[in-house]
Amino acid sequence: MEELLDLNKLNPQQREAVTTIEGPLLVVAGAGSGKTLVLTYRIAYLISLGISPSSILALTFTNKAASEMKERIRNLVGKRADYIYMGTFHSIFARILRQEAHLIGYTRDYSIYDTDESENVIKGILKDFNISENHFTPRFIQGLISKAKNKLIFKENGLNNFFDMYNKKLLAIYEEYNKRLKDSNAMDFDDLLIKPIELFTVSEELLSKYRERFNYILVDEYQDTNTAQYFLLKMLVNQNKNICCVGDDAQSIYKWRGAEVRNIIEFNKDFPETKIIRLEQNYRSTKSILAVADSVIKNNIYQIPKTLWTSNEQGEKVTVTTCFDERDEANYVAKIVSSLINSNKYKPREIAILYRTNAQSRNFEEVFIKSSIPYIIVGGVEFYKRKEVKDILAYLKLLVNPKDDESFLRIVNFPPRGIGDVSIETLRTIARNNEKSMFNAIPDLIESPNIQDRIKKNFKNFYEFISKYRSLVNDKNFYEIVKTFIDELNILQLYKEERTEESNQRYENIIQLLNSIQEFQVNNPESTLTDYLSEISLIADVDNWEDRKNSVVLMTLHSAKGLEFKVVFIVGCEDGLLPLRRDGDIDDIEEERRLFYVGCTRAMKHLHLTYSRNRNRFGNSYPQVPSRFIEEIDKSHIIFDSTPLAEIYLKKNSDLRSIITDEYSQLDRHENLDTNYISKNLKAGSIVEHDVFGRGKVIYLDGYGDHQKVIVEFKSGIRKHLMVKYANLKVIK
DNA sequence: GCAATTTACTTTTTT
DNA sequence: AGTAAATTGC
Repeated sequence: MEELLDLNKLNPQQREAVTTIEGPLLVVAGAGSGKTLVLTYRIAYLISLGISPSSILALTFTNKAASEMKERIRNLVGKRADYIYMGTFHSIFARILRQEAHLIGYTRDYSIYDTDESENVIKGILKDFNISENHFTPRFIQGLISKAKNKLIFKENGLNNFFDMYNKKLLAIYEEYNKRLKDSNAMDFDDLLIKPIELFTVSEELLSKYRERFNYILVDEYQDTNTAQYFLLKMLVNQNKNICCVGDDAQSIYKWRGAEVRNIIEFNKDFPETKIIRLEQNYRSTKSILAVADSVIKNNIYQIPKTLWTSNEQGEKVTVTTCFDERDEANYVAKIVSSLINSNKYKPREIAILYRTNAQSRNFEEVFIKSSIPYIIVGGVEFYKRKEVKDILAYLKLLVNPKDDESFLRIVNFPPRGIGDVSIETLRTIARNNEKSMFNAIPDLIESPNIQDRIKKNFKNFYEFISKYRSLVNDKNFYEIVKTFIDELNILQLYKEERTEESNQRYENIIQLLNSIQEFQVNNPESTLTDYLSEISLIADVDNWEDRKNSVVLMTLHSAKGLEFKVVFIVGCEDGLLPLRRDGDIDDIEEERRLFYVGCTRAMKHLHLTYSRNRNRFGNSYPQVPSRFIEEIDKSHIIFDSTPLAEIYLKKNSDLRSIITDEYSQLDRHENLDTNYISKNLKAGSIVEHDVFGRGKVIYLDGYGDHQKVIVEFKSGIRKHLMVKYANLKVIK
């Protein structure tokens, strides 16, 4: 049913943002100010003026945001909405790349490598280059390469300098990495943004085509775009400069991923005639919630000054609850949630638990199961990142892209088929000599002399098995083929026979994956297996979360961006956790504060903040201090509370043990800590010897027992953080 | 080459 | 505390 496009529903600023369709426009939209409404109305308005939907390019941050927006626009303008180019930067440009990949030396069936796969490529390079992983972990290098790419730093403009700050070998690693990806016909996430730039540079004609087509460009969550995305936008904007960016610098929480708030602030430098519209009326939250959020965010120095206000009711004060530890915290939250649900005040889906790190979800999960509260965890170990799912996907990727060495390596001997490390190395050498991918080099191996027949046979079986299905995957009816393929793989049988809880789960996950393939085929009858693989490589977990599943939502503060809930709990408001401290330092306090701000402004009616006095990390309990953000809150809008357990802890520390022991027997461990390690004579300044790194000097000592840590500066000049328990240090002096 | 056992490492946040 | 990686024994 179509709803009417009624501009009178909008306030004057919103209306202006909707109807200003010519020229560059920047909408600085505060939290809850109707940003999504403006974007949907704006697009619907464009279409109602007779503008072709296919000339509109709308870029969002998550696929979920895109599909929701499309749905809402469909309600306003009907089926025409289907022709809008709407999606995330990554998915839109992945699609364009599929069509034009041949221009830059890829095929349309290129693989997309996620962070893990990129890391594996780097691991392989380090091994071949004989570089120890001790100096730089593959993850660190992956991060640097990603940063270089999304900041558009290439060889021509200072890549050498960028890497030299760390290590001279990095440039060589970087080049080898790109070579290997290209040889594998694969792109990483950042390539999906910089390869289009390459494409448009190679083919002026192609660029003109898309510039002409996308006469109206809209960008959501503009504060979280990076340099590469910005550059792409500038390339695509045509002489009409119809570009509309919507964002809020106070909600920029992806700087660590290369997002440049500068893109907002300098927008009107690149587009001098930019019109700026501010949306400052909040329609979401109560006055109390807004006041709390505002009192915290105003401690940030770097921000565009703005006043967010609301005509909503004052509402109840925000509660701040002290808990004893993370289990007590989870119990407390579960109790409140139960009463909210049982009194029919709120439905489960209207309640969210937000935390800084995924690891925090576990305690809540346990308690929610016990209390029979329906819940759903967004993120954590994501479905598509699970081993069994990735295994199947690796098979499928290899089917469509036989050059994909990463996928090949993942599954060549899983399930086991007698192809071990030695056989793989033999094949790798042949592949290299013949300049082929590993899969494509199997026939060469079979032709080679001096290789055992047994090994040749194992490879031959594998090669024939894959080849049999390779010819079939371009079929539009790929689901049936994939199903037959998996039957022949016999992997479901394998998990079924194992009969453990874990294998049952894996079995279920593969079934679920098959269902998702079937669903995709039904919804996209014209698509191929490649399209399916492309789509799932780019989905975030938030995208998958269906809120119709009436459950309490547990997720990270990052995932909560763009969402709203009647009741919000922000848990773990402790210094070191929120803001998060890492390696002894808080990376960027202002970004952490914005994250806290994002969390607070998700709440419509009630906001609860909790923190624990003690928190377990890696098995040991540590005392905690409340978050500095709690100190920063205007106290007239909050009420402090504490759980009974925390109460006891505060008042009578001495009686604590007898009360707590029943419930938390692990607390006693502090008394029984094993002090057999060399810790007694280890102190700052000690000279120690390490099996691998040799002699060094202890410059910092922290913690005790199992968890004692040292920082040692070794002769070679490198500093290492070591766990005393594992480091096996000999004290020399 | 494979399974079982032991050891190492983890907690940012995600397209 | 829980999980992935590495090592050992067969």
